[in-house]
Amino acid sequence: MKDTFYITTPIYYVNDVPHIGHAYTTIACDVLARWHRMKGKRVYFLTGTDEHGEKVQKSATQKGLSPRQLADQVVTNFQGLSPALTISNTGFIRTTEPRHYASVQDLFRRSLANGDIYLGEYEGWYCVPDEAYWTERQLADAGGNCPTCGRPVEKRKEPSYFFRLSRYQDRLLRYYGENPGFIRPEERRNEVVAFVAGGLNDLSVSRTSLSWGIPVPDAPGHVIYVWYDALTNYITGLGYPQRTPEFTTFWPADIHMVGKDILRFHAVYWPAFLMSAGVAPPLGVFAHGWWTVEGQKMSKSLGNVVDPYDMVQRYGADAFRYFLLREVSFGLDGDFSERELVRRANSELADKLGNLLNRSLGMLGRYFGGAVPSPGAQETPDAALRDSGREAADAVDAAMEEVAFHKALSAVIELVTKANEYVQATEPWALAKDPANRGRLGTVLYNALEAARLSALLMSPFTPTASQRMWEALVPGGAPVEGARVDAAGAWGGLAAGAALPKSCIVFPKIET
RNA sequence: GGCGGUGUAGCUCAGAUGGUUAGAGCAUGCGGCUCAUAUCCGCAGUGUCCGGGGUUCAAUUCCCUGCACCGCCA
Repeated sequence: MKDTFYITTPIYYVNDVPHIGHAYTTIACDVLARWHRMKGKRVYFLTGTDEHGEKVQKSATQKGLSPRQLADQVVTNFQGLSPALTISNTGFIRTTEPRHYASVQDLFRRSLANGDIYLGEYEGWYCVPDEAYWTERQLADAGGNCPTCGRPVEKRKEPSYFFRLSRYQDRLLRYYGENPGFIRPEERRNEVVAFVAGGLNDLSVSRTSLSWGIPVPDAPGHVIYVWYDALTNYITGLGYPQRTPEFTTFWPADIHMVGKDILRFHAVYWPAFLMSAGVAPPLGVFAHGWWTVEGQKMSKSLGNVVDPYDMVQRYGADAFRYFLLREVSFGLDGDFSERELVRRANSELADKLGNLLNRSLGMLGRYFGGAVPSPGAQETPDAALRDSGREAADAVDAAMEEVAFHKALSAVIELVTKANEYVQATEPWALAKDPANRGRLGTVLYNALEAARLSALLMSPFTPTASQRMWEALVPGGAPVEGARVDAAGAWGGLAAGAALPKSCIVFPKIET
């Protein structure tokens, strides 16, 4: 098995304000990164910001700043996401860094040298006041005028470098065919294949009407345009064009996590750019769905944009992370509702998981003074619970392999439910009334706590803070849970007999509404 | 307009190479326990499995068709 894992978020446009969509993609990547670390792999996890382009330049001008100054200010909106959401990224890239200029220009030169990039002329509908081109479709939706200002547009031409995407149709189709897991989920894969099979047009990759961007090498006035600049971040982040240890170790990327709206750029353009430059294409692209908010499309004009910082402040990062990955089948769209978030956090995290731990610790404290007893002879319900533990660990493993977070989480909750049933069925409070049952009582509490320990471990990629607190309670003096290996720590019986545990531990306080 | 997908309990969804009582969670009702963050556990449901036609001993499951919704493309 491959022992490295490289995962990326898209780079976020620095002119935007972080919202639930950014948080969602980043959290999904974080969970995978944490999981693969627990599998014993070396993991590189990159996120960052896209800082060039028209909008940044314009905002900067309005504020009397240089584009770079503006970017330096607002990049913190995105950098702050990591501590707020407990994101464990290993790198953060900004497209305005010198290393990225070198990377993009190197990639460009290679394609230029082999004839995949040529100088041509870009023609499109242009809004002069807004200094922006619009597609036919965007114009149609806006009644033929500029979608932002409503004024008439004009046909305009400018010199532009083009990437010969048309040359890559066959190679791309072959790549999709040979790598069935390259585009996920499956339905998206079919869409992309259909798109490519329908023929590809060459792609404009530079503009002369733009100044805030990476200069085209040896072509004064030309600036690299959007996707060619943005996508290249994924190799820059590892040190390209240098053959750094990171680059040779981690490239090609295992998963580029993206929203469904930008799948095509990642699954079509990006591999073609790389093939052209003689760099291996990525191994996978996963397109996830979108969130509506309380049943409505999220938009600035509706004023219902979900602020991740606000959510974390009100509910905690763990509950927010848990809800986003638990609520919907990963890949499909979902609806974000605070009521549902609270319901899930209270019922599943607090009442089921948190309570399993706390009730078990409470009885351990009361009946054994907090010292973990050695388990005795195994009876039928004990074996069943142990099997459930094994099944849950296997199910989480399989689910994470197919990037089905919801399945992983329901497997953990199922284990927790089985453990609560086990406690209910074995009735340790009744056993405690007769000293003759002391051995049996110890075994029951051991198993209940062991199920809690395993649940905390399996849950830790999703709820890192709470899992760590549970881990500290159950493995006093032990190493952090995020450094644990699932194969070793996930084996049944890891709870140390004799350990002194706290008499109570509330990791998921009930959220009052 | 072309291609693809979906339509199953009040809600969100799972499911069967066609075959006896079609499932889960949530919500609802009832009951049990008392260790626990008034938490946990058990029981009970209810369904023209989108409409129509066909194949078959037998279809919700396969085929055709209609309708509705969604996605990608134009």
